[in-house]
Amino acid sequence: MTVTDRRLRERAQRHDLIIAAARDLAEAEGWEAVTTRRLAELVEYSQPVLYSHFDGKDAIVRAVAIGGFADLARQLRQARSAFDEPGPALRAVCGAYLTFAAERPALYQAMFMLPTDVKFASEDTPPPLKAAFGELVGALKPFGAQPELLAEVTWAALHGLAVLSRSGRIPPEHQEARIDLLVNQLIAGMS
Amino acid sequence: MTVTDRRLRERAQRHDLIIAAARDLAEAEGWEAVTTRRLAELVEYSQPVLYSHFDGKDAIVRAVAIGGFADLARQLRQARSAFDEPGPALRAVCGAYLTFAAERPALYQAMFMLPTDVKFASEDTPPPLKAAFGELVGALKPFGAQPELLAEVTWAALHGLAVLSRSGRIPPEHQEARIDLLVNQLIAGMS
DNA sequence: CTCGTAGATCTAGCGCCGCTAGAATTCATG
DNA sequence: CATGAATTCTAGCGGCGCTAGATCTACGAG
Repeated sequence: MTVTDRRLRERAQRHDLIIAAARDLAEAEGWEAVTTRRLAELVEYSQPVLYSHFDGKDAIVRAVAIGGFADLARQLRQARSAFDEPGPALRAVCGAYLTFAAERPALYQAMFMLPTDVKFASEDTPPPLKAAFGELVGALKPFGAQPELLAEVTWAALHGLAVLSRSGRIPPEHQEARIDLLVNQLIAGMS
Repeated sequence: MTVTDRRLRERAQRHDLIIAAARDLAEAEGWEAVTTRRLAELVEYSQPVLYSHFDGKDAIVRAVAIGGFADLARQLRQARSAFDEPGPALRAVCGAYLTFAAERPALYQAMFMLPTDVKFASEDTPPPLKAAFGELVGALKPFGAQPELLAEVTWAALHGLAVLSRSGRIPPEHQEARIDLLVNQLIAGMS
């Protein structure tokens, strides 16, 4: 069945091609420019082909988001492992999170801002998402008895800094100072 | 010119009626249900009338948002003034912020999540917005030398908690514990 | 009081959206 | 080579934000 195999392989490639096209188009022109018509044109197929791969536009965005979690987890792990002491490691993880959000805003938006039905804290949470959150929990473990709760608050603060500065609601300057302040206060008086 | 006066008055009433209809419909069915056609039906005029009051749908959302800032500022002021000591006052302001976000999610979304060109930290920032942010700065003033920077970080954390719990990305439980943790850490080691 | 006109309002429609039914085409298999 | 299934396309539905031009209303001049 090598013929059928080839077909399946080509189909999988096209699946990934659609996701990549959606991600790149969103990053270039924003999610409002990502329409099924433009996507179909980019992958050089007609619109209905998209629906043989995904249940609809939302499912495409969801697939982009899940790919992003793997990237984010990798970046956070790399930042954390570059430091031995827990303080600098935490600072590096927070910095890496905000760098990711700033450098790939559309991807970040798909992951954390657009409506989603991806489960976050449940047993069927996608593994890449668990890994990303796990990095943050790990970086906070040395600083408190409830690292999960602390991680949720830290994540919330980082997310807030990311989206409020991105949308112009807080000025773009002093972002590094905000990270320093946040990290210092989070670990103040802890272990 | 009492006749013209009456016309102007009726026109202003209709202006407010459109804003209220948009806010209520968004709160009832979400912003994706707020279309110019449904809005026109609700105010019992045809679609083009909306465009004699606002430049477009975005301008209607913006008007809803600005109304929300006045409400939020009022709630925060009330929470802060109920306590004399700065610690409990800050805790109350943070709690009031998250209560506002939880009870009026669509309004909150218009204010802080939808794309906007409202200026936040500039000279032509709408006064209600300045007032809301000023309440947070005021509550934090006793705790640091840079209350603005601290207020930005605090606001970011509150915003993160509001939207991540709203979208199901952090579990709805323990929200009070998160606020306590946040407030305690924010003022840890400060004056 | 009549009537022309200016302003307010509506009808109808444009180009776009997400999505899908059914036709046309392709291609592995009997 | 013929056939039936799988694949892909053409064409179109209803709804979106928005607008041009027709229609209606009502005020002020004669």
